[in-house]
This record gives sequence, structure tokens and C-alpha cells, in this order.
Amino acid sequence: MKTGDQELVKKINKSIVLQTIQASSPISRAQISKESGLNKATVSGLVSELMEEDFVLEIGTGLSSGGRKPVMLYFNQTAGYAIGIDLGVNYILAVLTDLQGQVVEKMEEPLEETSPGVVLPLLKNIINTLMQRQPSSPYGVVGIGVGVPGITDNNGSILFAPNLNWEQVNVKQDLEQYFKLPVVIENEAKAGAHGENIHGAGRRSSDFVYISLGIGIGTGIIIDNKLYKGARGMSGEMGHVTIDANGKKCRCGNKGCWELYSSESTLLEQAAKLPSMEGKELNLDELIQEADSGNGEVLSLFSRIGEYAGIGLTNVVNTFNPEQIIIGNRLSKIQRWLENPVHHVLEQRLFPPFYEGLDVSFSQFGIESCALGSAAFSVEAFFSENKVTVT
Amino acid sequence: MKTGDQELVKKINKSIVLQTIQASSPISRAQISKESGLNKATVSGLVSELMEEDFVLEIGTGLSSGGRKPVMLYFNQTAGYAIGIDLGVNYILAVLTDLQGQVVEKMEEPLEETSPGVVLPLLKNIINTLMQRQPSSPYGVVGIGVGVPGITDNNGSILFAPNLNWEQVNVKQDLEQYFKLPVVIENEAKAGAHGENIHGAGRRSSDFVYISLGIGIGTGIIIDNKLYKGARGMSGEMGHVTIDANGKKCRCGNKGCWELYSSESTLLEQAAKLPSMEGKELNLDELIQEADSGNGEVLSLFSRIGEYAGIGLTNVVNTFNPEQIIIGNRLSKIQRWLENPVHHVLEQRLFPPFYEGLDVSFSQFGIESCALGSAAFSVEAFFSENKVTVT
DNA sequence: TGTAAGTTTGTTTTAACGATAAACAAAGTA
DNA sequence: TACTTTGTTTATCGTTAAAACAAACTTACA
Repeated sequence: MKTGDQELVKKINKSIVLQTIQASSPISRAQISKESGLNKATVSGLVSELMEEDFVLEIGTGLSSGGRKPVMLYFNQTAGYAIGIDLGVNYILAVLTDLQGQVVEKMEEPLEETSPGVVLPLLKNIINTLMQRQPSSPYGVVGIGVGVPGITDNNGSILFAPNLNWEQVNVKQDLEQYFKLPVVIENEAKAGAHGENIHGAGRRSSDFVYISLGIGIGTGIIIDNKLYKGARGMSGEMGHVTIDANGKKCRCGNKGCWELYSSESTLLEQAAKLPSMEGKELNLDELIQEADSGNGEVLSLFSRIGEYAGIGLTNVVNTFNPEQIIIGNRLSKIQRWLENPVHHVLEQRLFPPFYEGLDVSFSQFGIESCALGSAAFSVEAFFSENKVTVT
Repeated sequence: MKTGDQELVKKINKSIVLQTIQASSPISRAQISKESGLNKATVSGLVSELMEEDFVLEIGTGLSSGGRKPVMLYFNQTAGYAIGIDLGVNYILAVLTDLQGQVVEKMEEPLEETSPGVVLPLLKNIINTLMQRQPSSPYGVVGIGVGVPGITDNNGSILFAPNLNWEQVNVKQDLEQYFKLPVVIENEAKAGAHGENIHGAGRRSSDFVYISLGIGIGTGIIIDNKLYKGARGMSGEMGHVTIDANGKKCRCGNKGCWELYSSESTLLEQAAKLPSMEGKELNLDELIQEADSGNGEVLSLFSRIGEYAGIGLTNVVNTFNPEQIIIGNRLSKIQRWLENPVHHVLEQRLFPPFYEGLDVSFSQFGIESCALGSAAFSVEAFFSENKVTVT
């Protein structure tokens, strides 16, 4: 049981000060005091500690409004860096971000083979390259976050990743021993949700659901600005919510799962049956080209995928009554063609008070949400160790 | 933004002390100190405040283990009372509980007509009767909680209750003006979930979903021991999750909603078509009698309802990965016949790691969860005003 | 242009509050 | 008599807040 003491009070207030600076930089001490409700003296004290710790910088003075000029404070976002990885099914996307989540370096490598024996060495290579490219800074790289397309447990093991064909692989332990840095492993949709919450389209919502429309469908649930993980860290498998009780059998054991009707796999599977696609290469980018050049069959396929996406989203909204829904991952590339059918189905199927005021957005980062969210996990773990929490 | 100060620290610690007493009463000051990690002096001080406020009593001494005998402390659960109401579709169930949630008085009245003009005066009558029957106590009745079968907003208005045929009725304002007491209005399933979390089958889980199988289906979502309300207080309408994308139209606007396949309405509707029920009265108790006397048609109807309950529950589990699912409200009366088909479907449809360790329980209070949860809301509001929070 | 008056910023000083540690008194057991 | 356990008292520490203050600036006006 966590008791209350002065350390807790200080941690809370120091976090408030740092967050205020992050959110409204440049800002003066006086203004922080007004915004937060903390006394001027308290703010002054906490700011000097943050400056000693290199998290805050004084840069010049601001404009006076009839008195002494304020000293402006900045969040020193380059005091350290974090590495975020999106371990996709057929690619690895890696970013080096600063403490504010700005991408400094980026790498992408295709994955031909997905066995751990091939992937893990490649992963280490990529991380090493990014480490070498980091600018010099007081704290250096503070941690590594990895988003994976599968079910993880709280020890950083990947319990099951069907699309990689992995079972029981402890990536966290492996990377921590190799790099001597804290490593966070999280499901790809959960990491994406977190990325959107911290830096992206979900910054202004405290309660939203991120839908990862990729090879399969995953969801990340943000409640009160916190990721909901579930009892054993396996929440959000809404891709396996039944939308047709007597539908096709899914390999998860259930029937009529949502992702059998609306995902990249399904899209490609159904595209293969189109007469107009005979003999052509079958991948998402190719289909986008076809759609762009007016292939009616592809267009109506996109539309059908969008309608089924809408049916699943109706379930999401009835369950969570979120402020916002954010659609991300690979299929966010076909936003243009999904948007209309999705909205149409939602409007038709939702009870009006649920539809009113509902914001359906697409990811701001496209495919990068997951890597950015993973990096953000590491940044938070770092701050949390430094007696400051930033959310 | 809530800053940290000493008041916060004290509130946290005082709550810890009171909760420890509630959980482990009778208990000595020294033992509280050991269990909570708080210093003996701190505990002593907080306990004397709690005693002055009549929340804690000293009753005699305990056994010595080789030194001075400890003075044993009790939570004074009869320092005040709360009223909890379950406003059902065809009944009003009202309870008077003490601060620990023990039922002291109970009343149940049938509802023939559901218009606000009839229901509200009756409701006031019932509450008045309970008020008169309360034992004398330092704080008296500290509040009134009402669970309603509909969608509420954060101002205590009932936005929409289809089964009562109510729209925009501000029960909170009405009752508060009449009784001069704090009133909490909440959706029936949310109140039930809270009741089970505080006093019932969900005491030991921090993350579970309560399924109210009544005239319709509602769900209450408990995350981290807190009720999740959703952006506009309308979360948990999982009765309207589509389980058959092209199924029957529901009046909510959606198609193939779960509650069209597994609820009391559906049960009675389908029972009406059974040859063996011709000419007999159609209600739940009658059907239970038929099942008890071996009516095969009714038994297989119960079984089918159970299977569809299982299909919806699969969706709940894939979405939340809860520790526990609790089934409550009217259909918990036919637990005996639902249990097997529900478990069978879950085992068949769930991915094994989701099924393992999942606890599917039925409500401990049967139909009373909602009234008890509503009363508990009032108790908490009362403590929260007294600078103590109890969860 | 010069100066007095007022304003804003940020620091210093002091007080208040709550938790803790240590000493202590009280009440028991062996 | 020696030891243990309980619960209170006392002194100290860390943290915030209020008030006083110094510094730096703007504005108004002669």
C-alpha cells in the first residue's frame, strides 16, 4: 500500500511544473505559478532543481507587460534520446527520438524471414546504428521500446505472435543484457495508442480507442490518459470480436471475427479474386495505384472493407463511448476510400447520442505511431526513475 | 490541475487507516502501523481524529503476545446509513444500508405504470418510509443512490430510458430538493458493477465486467477498482454490440444486437411461441417452474439463451481480458441452466490464454447488486466530503 | 528628457503542517 | 527482575505557502 509523504507531494508538483513547461514553453516562472496554482516560491525551487538536472533551460527574456521582464524557460528536449521500434510482420521501422518525441533519425529495413534467429540480430544491428548516430547529450539514450504484433506479458515476453510465428520469446531480457539499457516490450496496437495519446491525434482526448488496421486488427484502449492493459496484459483483442455469430471460423477459435472482414489480409485475399487484378502483383501499394487510376472493382472492394470497419467500430463505440476513435497502421494509407463508408455505417447504426460529438480520426503519423509510442514508453520510464512523471 | 500538498498527504493516509480498519477489524494501532507502513505516531493521530468523527470505536483489549495488551479498533459501520434504489422496469427495490453496506431495511413495490408522474411520487414515499425506519445514529442518512435502466449524464439526468419510456428526466434535482440530501443517479448496470466490486463477487478483482442480463443487456466496466464511465457517461452499452452483422434490426439503429438474442425480453418472446406454453402465464418465474418440472422445450430455450450469452461474453473477454465476469440481474435466477452452455461456448470460442484463469461468476446478491451499489455510491460521496476516501 | 509612481518577476524569510524517529510511559508476560 | 509490546510525547525534517522584499521594467506627466 502506497502511503502519502512529502516525497510524493514533491514528485507530484515537480511533474506538474515540468509538464507545464513542456506544454507551454517558452514560459516564465510566474506564469507557471498562475497556471498550476502552485506558489511562486515553490515553482522557483522546483525549476532550479530541474535546471540542475538538465531538463530545463533558461533562454533569454520575454516581453514585459508593464514590469520586470520574465525569464523564459524551455524544456530541454535534447537532454536525452530514446529508441522506438515497430517490429512489423514484413519490416522493421526504427526511430531515434528526443525526449519530446521528435524524430531525429529513422531507419526502415524489410524483413524477408521472421524467425527469431534472423530478426533479433538484425534488430540489434539497427539499434546499434541508431546509437552511433545519436547527438551528444547529458543523458544519452535512456531506453529502448519495442512494439510487436502479438500478445505480450508483463515480463516483456512475447507469448504469441501468430504472424511472426513466434511463441515465448523473451525479447526484453535479450536486449537488456546486450545493450545494458531499460527495454519496454508492448503490443503494437497498445504502443500505437500511446503514441497517438502523447504526441498525435489523441493529444486532446483522455478517453479514446486506437484501431490498428494492419495484417490483422488490434486495438489500444486509452482510459483517463492511461493505457488499459487488462488482467494479463492481453486486452484489446477486438479484432476477434464476433460480428457474425455463425460466420467463418477464425484460427483464434472463434467464428465470424471482425478481422476476417476488414484487414489487410482480407483485402489482399479478396483482391486476388478480382478479374481485373489477374496477373498483377498483389500488395497494398499496388491496389492503391489501381484505385487511383479508377479501377472500379478495387474501389468497391475498398468500400466494402470500409463498411465492415464501420460495423466493428460501432461495437467499439457502444462498448466504450469514447471521445475519439483513431484509425492507424497500414490501412490508414487508404483513408481517402475508407472515410466515407465508415462514417456512413456509423451514422446509420449508432444511437444518435453516441454518434454526436464522436471524432473519427486517422493517425497523424500513419505507420509511425507504434515506433513513436514505444519510444515514449522509454522516455516515461526514464522520467519516472528521476522522480518526475510526465504524461 | 490538482497540486500536491499536506492536505493531500493526510487524506491519503487517513483513508489508508480507515480502510485497514474496515478490512481487518478488530485491529490495534500497532498492527495498522505494521500493515500500512505508516509510523505508529501517525496512526495514533489519525485514529483519534477518526474516533472524534465517530467513524471508529475502541472496544476492549485484545490478546497480548508478550507485552502490553492492544486496544482493539472497529469500524463504526452504524455511524450513518445510506439509501439505495433499484428502479426496475416493473418494480422498485429499495434498501437502507449501514456504512459497510449491510442491509438494515428492505422494501419492494411492483410498478404497474412507468410514467414519471406515477413513479416519482411512489419513489418519494418509499424513501420516506425507509428514512423513518432508520435507527438513530450520529450522521443519519447520508445520501440516496438510484440505479436506473437507461442512459444518464453527469448531471443526474436520465437522458433516455427506453423501457420506462422516459426522456430527459432530472431525478437528481427533484430528489435533492425534496430530501435535502445528496443524490447519485447512475445506470443500473454500472451501479450493479460497483455493488459487486465493493461488497460482492468482485471484491477480489480489480478488473472485471458485470453483465446485467435483464429486460435488456447492460454492462458495467470496472478497471483498476474504478467504474469506467466513458466520455459522456454512456459506456457499457454492450447489449448493442452486433453479433450478427446482417441480423434483425434493433430500435437502437444497429442490426443483430446481442440483447436481441439473449435477454429476458427475448426469452419471453420466444417462450410465447412454444406449443407447451400455450395458454399459460408468461413470466420468468413461471418459466422457471416449467423448467423445474422438466419441460424440455423450456429447457432447450434456456440453453439457447445461454449459448448466445456465451457468444456475447466471448466478445467481452476479447475486448477487456478481465480477471472476472459477473453475471447479474434477473436472468441470474436461471444460473443453473445458463452456466453449462455459457462455459461451453466460452471454452470453444476463446483463445486458450483468455479462457485459462478466467472466472465466470454469478452475482452474489442476485437482483440486489444495483440497489447495494447505488447505496455505496452515496457512502463514498459522504466519506469523500469528510476528507476520507474509501474504496 | 527626466523622474516619480506603479507593476511584474523572482527570491528570501518565516510560519504552518504533517510524517518520522527516538525516547518514554504504561501494561503486560516469563 | 528482565524483557516485550503498545501507544504517546517530543524533537526534527522536508515541503508548501504567505508575506516581505529587491530588481527590473513601463507609464504618466511635467
